[in-house]
Amino acid sequence: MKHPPLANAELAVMELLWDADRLTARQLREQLYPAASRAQHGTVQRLLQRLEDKGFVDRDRDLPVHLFSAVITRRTYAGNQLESLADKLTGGSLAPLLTHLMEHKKISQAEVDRLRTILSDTPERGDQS
Amino acid sequence: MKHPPLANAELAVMELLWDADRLTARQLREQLYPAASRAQHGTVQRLLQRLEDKGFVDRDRDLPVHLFSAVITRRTYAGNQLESLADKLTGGSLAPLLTHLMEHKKISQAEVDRLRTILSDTPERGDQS
DNA sequence: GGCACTGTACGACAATCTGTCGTACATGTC
DNA sequence: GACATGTACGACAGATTGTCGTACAGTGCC
Repeated sequence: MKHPPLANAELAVMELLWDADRLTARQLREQLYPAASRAQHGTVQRLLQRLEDKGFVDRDRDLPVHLFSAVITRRTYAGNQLESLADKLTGGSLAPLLTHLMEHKKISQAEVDRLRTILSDTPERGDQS
Repeated sequence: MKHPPLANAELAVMELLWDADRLTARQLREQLYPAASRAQHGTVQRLLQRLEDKGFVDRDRDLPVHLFSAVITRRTYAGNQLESLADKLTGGSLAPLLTHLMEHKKISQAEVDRLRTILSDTPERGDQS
């Protein structure tokens, strides 16, 4: 199954996992809810469980205290989400979007350069060398 | 107010409006629910009303039968949504999306060429010409 | 063993959003 | 007036989400 979009609280958990590689539920709770409480531990566990069900999080059960880690990278997730949105809205073509963004200066010169570099990495059809 | 994301049924209405410029509720219903019924007319009206509240649709009240039209273009909407998603996930950069698409061959050579052309139209900093 | 602590598993709930329908009311035509 | 068609909008069920509480397991300490 493909990856569904993440809600805010779920995304917050993923952000931490993306930054930290592996974390215990306790570490997550401490960052998400600085004013800790027993109840909020349950919340974090619930979120982790649902993220596991959705295939976003892997749980290392070897130790009694599980270690959680992200299954997909932030980039993969971002890429998938952006792609499916682009698919839905513009039939997958990025041209209209890029044009729009550039017309409205929503895209920096640095970004333009970066994109151009990416596009230049295509194999074959090197119409520029 | 900014434009929130559209749900499926709402998006379907917008698609029709984007293609047709101005439509009556009846015309919309005929396309959305070919097997027409009185009840579904209510559904369409409801959707239109909520779209109006959200600022997506303009309603011409001059005639007894209102004429509905899209306030923002498909491109503007697509651009905004992609932009806000990119903001949330990758700090606004489209690079991950492009990288992802190219890695997975989800993007044709023709599209690559098109994008490259668009990017080349930037003024200044022409580091390739 | 008994008890406290910390962890996991998960049922339950309120809030929200969406798609849907029904109903009330207005306006037009005959 | 009677009827058809339109708009306005309350109401509802289903799904999703964030939250909490509670049941149960493993460990350590007395």
